[in-house]
Amino acid sequence: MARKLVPEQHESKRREILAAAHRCFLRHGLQGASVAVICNEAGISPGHLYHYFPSKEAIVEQMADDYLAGLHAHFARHTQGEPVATVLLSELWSMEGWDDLAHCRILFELLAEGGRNDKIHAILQANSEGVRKLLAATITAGQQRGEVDPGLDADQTSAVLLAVLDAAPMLPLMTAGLDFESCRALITTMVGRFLRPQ
Amino acid sequence: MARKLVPEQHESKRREILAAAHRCFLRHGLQGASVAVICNEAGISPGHLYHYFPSKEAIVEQMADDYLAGLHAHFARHTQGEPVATVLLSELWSMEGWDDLAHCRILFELLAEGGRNDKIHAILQANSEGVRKLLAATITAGQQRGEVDPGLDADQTSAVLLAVLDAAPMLPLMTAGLDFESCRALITTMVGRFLRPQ
Amino acid sequence: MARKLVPEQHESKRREILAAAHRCFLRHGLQGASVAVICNEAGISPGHLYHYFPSKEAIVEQMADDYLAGLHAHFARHTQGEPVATVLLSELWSMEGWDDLAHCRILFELLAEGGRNDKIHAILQANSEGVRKLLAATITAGQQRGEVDPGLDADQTSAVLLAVLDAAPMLPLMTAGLDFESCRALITTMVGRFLRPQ
Amino acid sequence: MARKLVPEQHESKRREILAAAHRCFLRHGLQGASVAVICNEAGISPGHLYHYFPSKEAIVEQMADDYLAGLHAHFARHTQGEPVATVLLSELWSMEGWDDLAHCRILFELLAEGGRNDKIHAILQANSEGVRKLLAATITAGQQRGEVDPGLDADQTSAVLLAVLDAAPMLPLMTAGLDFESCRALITTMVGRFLRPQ
DNA sequence: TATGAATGAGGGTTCATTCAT
DNA sequence: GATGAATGAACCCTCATTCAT
Repeated sequence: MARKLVPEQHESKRREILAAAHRCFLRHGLQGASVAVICNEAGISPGHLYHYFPSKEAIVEQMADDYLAGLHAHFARHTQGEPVATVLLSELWSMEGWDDLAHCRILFELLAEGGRNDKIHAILQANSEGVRKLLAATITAGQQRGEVDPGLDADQTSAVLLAVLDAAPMLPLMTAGLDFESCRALITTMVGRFLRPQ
Repeated sequence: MARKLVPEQHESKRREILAAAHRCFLRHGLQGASVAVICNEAGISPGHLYHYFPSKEAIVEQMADDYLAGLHAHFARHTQGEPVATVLLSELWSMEGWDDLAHCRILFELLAEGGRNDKIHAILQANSEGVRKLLAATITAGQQRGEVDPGLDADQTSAVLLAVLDAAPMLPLMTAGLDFESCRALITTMVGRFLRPQ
Repeated sequence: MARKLVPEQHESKRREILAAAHRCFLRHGLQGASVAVICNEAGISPGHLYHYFPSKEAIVEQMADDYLAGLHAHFARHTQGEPVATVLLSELWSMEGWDDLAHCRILFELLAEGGRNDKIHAILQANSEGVRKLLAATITAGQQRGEVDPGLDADQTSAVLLAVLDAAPMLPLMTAGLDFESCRALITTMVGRFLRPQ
Repeated sequence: MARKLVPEQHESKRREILAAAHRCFLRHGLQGASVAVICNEAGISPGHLYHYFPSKEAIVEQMADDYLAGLHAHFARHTQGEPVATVLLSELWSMEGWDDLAHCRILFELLAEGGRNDKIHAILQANSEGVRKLLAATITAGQQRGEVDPGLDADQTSAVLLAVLDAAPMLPLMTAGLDFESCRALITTMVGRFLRPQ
């Protein structure tokens, strides 16, 4: 019985390390966060990290997958029977446990890294594809209910909307002194006008 | 006159190095591209680089500024007296000398770096602000000509549109097998529906 | 009696670990074989190894002693009343449970290590001395029987012959495509001509 | 002209480092000698070593090749027109710049390493083959002059003799209190009796 | 007996940068 | 202007070993 707890402890330590790594990646970047810094943040010795992960690379990949799956999971929770535009936009600004800036920065790290690292690229695509299909299904359902312009291709439209959602975190980075809440409302408006039957 | 050429040679060498650095940053990331690799790509010795730039940091900053100013310049050329949506979207897919993927990757590097590096953040904001103001002016002009919904706040709308433009390069990274041309048309449609008077 | 089995189990586990260590030393070298790899090969946990041996060093020493004692034991079995050359050469190529290359490699590891590690050096000398004395006795007996040149010093001759025997495994390492059987016969010839009364 | 010296300086520094590495390998073993120790012995900083060698592995390989080529070169100098046994044995104990123990230890390191490292194995074989062919030619010449038993196969005999030569350094390692000079004479006797016409 | 979590020093290697030439 | 030798801190990772369970 005490025995049975061991794998759970192992898993929970893994998660602690991933969380620590995540914080470090935000502070220093995927490449800039050293194993030493991550271990320090996680409160473990440098060697011990390798009892939980085979390499720093593996940590990055797991973190990427977990982070993106988190987005996915959150989004999936809201897709049942809600008006289309609301659902689409609920994802971005209501993720729990993440402040907006954190969200945006890790995503941009992953987009940058995904451009030159095949594994990250694959993780990015796999997770995006998951959300995108939910989005496409939501759009198709909206079209059947007459809420969405039937002339829009669900696959392409979902891809574009996904990009729009993920672009929102750029706003505070690029433009200072912006009222994020107003911009959020504006994006909601834009998506609403885009989707509604003409 | 021979004298006068020397500073020009200096400047032209600087540009060569920046171009080499840019290629390396695309291949390895801002942090992953080492000074040695950059010098190799530029065909100069490691020590010599420091006759042109005081540090690697300075190279990154100059490259960021040049790259974003390039976007700015390109965009500025097209803003006079053209229909609004055309203007807005001309930037993205017609940049000369850059293939789309390259474009997107450096931008994401900069967004990621900008989240934790104040100088890069400032460069990002300064350049974005330049483009955004052009955009806002275009929108205001459009509103006066009756082409654009007068209810939209020009400042916020321009910021959102800028984010949408910069989000487009995400598409091929996140979704495989996408027809980029169709998505481009879809974005044009979205922006058109967003802006037009209701 | 159940009690009495425990120390035997302990001893048998020790031998298993030594055998595993031996395989690892062949694969990676004395220094290159890590405790982790040895434990893995032996199927035990890293901590548990230290219930059987106080250190990796101790494993190396015990393995060296066992290995060399194995040579000794094998050789000792054949020294009674047989023709000298036969005795001398029986050792090398008929050792059971060892293929020739394995044999040579561990020996060379030990010779290399013995040059800078006093304990290994002592083990090497002690075991060699054991075999050498048997060899010297065989030679002296041969001299008394008139089979061996009485002008040869038994001590020095035995040392030289021991070196010759241990050198044989070099052959396949240094020369490719060699007929080992023919070389073995050639060494027999050499030793025969060396020892016989002139 | 000062320019032309640079590559020579580079080469001379390489040799210094190789010599330092060689001393360290003798003290600590091929695997046991750390890059830090080698750099310390060579009087350079840890990073600087990599301006001269791409890896520690490359240092080992170059050292192996140089060392074995040194044996080769020395031996080649003595093969013309001298009595066979003298030639064969001149190599071992008269090498300049090497004390006997050093000689033996590096050789055993290489034999051990050669058993599990293909590159070292190849270097070992290539160099041995060089010496062995000289030896075979010497034997054939001796057979034609009637100094050597015509019944001996030159290729196999040369291989066996090479092993015997390289085995000599084992003597002081395995047997304490041995008179090396007497053993040397004994080996000369053995080889002489082996080769002479029967 | 047996585990595997934990350590921290040290492994080989790369880094941005400096400086004599 | 231009080189590349030189630095030493820091990189990711592995090591032999200890200890609570």
